[in-house]
Parts: sequence; C-alpha cells; structure tokens
Amino acid sequence: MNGDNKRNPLTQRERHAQMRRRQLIDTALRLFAERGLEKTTIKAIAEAAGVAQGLIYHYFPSKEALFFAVLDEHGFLPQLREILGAPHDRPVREVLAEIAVRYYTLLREKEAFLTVVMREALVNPGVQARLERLTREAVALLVRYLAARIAAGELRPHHPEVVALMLLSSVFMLHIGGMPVERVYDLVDVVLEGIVGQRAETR
Amino acid sequence: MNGDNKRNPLTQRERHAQMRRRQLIDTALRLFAERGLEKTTIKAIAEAAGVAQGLIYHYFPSKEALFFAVLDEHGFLPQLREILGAPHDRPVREVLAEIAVRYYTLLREKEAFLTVVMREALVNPGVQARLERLTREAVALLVRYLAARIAAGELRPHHPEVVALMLLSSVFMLHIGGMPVERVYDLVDVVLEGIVGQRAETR
DNA sequence: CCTACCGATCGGTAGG
DNA sequence: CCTACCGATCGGTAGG
Repeated sequence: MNGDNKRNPLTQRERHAQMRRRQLIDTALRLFAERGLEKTTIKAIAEAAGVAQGLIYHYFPSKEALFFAVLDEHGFLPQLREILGAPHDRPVREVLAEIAVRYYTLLREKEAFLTVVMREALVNPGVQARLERLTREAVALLVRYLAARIAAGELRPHHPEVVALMLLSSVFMLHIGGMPVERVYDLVDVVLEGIVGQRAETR
Repeated sequence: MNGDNKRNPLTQRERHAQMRRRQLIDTALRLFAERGLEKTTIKAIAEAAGVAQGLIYHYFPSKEALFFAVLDEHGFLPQLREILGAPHDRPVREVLAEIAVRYYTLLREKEAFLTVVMREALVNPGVQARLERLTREAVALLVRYLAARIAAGELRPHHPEVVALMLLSSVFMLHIGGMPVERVYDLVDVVLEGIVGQRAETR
C-alpha cells in the first residue's frame, strides 16, 4: 500500500513518515483497546497522537482502514513470518514451541484489544472477513512449513491444515482458559508424539 | 435445579411439567437464535409456545435464568455425560472420535444460537461466567476419562487438561473454519499418535 | 426542530 | 517539486 518499490536506503523524510504511521497505529491500538471501535473517534486519536485530524486521513483512507492496519501490524502474522521466514535447520519441536509461546504472549499482551476485535467481528462482517483472512494466512504459512518437513521426511504424512489449526486454536484456548504459559510445551508434546504408548493401539 | 431427588416413577403430572419445561426451553432456543437475547421478549416466547407470560416465570425466575437453562440443555455437556457416563470398554480412539463428531455436529446444528451466545458472552459478564463454568465442567469430564485411561496403562502419562482443551477447541475451530466433518478424524489421529515418525525425534 | 458530534474532505503551507 | 501536516469546514445523523 505504501511505495516500498524504491531502493533500500530511505530518505530521512520517508523514515519519519514510516515512524509517524507506526505512531498513529500504536495510538489507535491503545484507544481502540480502551474504548472499542465505535467509541473511539478520529479526533481523539489525533489529539492523543498530537497531530491534526486531517493527517490521519493522509495515512489512512478511513477509520476502518486504520483499524485494519492495527490488526495487520499487531496481529500474529508479522511474528509468524519472522519465525518461519528466516532460513532454519532448527528441530521442529523448537520451532513449534517458539510459535506457541510467542502467540500465547501476544494474546496476553494485547488482551484488551483482542476483546474489542472479537466483539467487533461478531457484529461487523467486514471485520470478521478481515480476521478470517488473517487466520487463513497464518494457517497457510504453518501448512507450508509442515508440508516441507513432511517432504523432508522429518514428520510422518499428516493433514497439515488440521495440525496448524490445532496448534493455533489450542494456544488460543489455553489463554482464554487462563492456563499458565508452560502448558504450551505439553501441547507441543501432544502434537508431536500423541498420547498413546510406544506403539499405536488400533489403526 | 429441579427436584429430581424423588423415586424413579414420576406421576403423569410431573412428566407433563417436565415436557412443558422442555418445550419452553426449545421455543426460547429458537427465538434467541433468531433475534438475540435482548431483542427476544418473554412475551414473544410465551406467544410462540402458546402459554401465558406468567407460566414462564413459574418455571424460570428470570429471562436470564431461562437463557442459562437453554445453554445447559442444548450445550455439549448432556451429550458428553451420555458418552462418558455409560460404562464402556471401547477403544480410546473410538470414544474420542465420537466426542469430536458429536461436538462438531452440535456446533453445526446450533450455529445461529451459538453466535448469539458468543456475542452475549463478550458483552455480558454473567453469560461469560456461565459459559466458562460449562467449559470447565466439560473439560473436567474429559480429564477424568483420560486420567482413568492413563491409570489403566492405555495412554502414556500426559497432561489431560491440555489434551481435553486441545480436542474441544480444535473441533470448534474446525467448525469456524468451515472444514468438513471428516477432518475430525485427522484431528483425533494427531492427538493419539502425534506427527513425528515411528520414533520420537528429540526428547 | 435543533444542536452536538461524527467521519470525511478541503485548500494552504512549509520544509526536505 | 513533493508531501507531511495544518486548521477549517463539509454533509449526515442521533438524541434531546
């Protein structure tokens, strides 16, 4: 959406603009988390950020677009891309555990905003669609990773989409259920090794 | 909540009262699902059920109490009790698969009501508390079952609370994600056997 | 009916 | 020249 098609070294002006964009997003996150989407006015965000109301519309075409930008930047996708994007030869257990811990931590830290998002998604179809898109993208990233590990013979063949959904949804519920972070390691254990004894029982 | 402490053979009057109670709950479920909690009036429920408004208050002290009764009777707990309560020597895989399929089916069938409950839980702390209580009870039932299977040597030692949460939350997300029922069998596979090859990799 | 307030848009300007 | 930023103003609306 922004003109990132230039050479790497940004001018001071461009860097400043990026920081300003980020500042507006962070300010919006705080106010949205405190008051909800509808009760947070563009005016209030502008005041809290110390800028004119018009400037927000220079960066974002609408309040909804700003809300979506907050979702994109403060959701789990950036971190997931960071974890899976970097070339790695780390053991699967380590990677899945890092994903689980960081997702859990994110949910803890952004709890108030998360509540707002969830509530909004149940009422606002546009928000729901955006949230589903983000979830599908996160699942797709994980699926690509798992499929590669299967192809490499590190994991036995399975349905990676189901496993991706299991990992993310279980961490989510661990958070909702108020269980401690350490439980994510038990979770990863189950995903990796299951709960039956040394040998499979029926099948 | 109702006087079930008597002898087994109910009088015809008592049986009729039970049916009436059930009818009111079912009518309420339908209207709540269609219009939401707030927009559904006791008057409308009474009319739809063909009874006087006062009769509803004979069975339920408040609209909220009626809503909770719907949650109790149409939630997953009754089915879970039925599955796990009966004495069984069925393989774990079969039991977990039945739980997963029936939970998934319930979510599909009660989708409209489910949306109302979720939205209400985010707004109404009382509903949220009730929902958490129901979830904890379902998890507790599953935990008891898994712990018994561990004690019997059928399952290797693990953290049953985490597994219970994984199973239920994953089925829930399978439904939300619009994935077909058959995926619950992949899910049960992963819970039972994990995704690593014949032998555990690190650990 | 009125008015307070909303999100959105405007033209103007200063500085990189 | 470009664009980040400003103050002022718009039309629409919900609630008194």
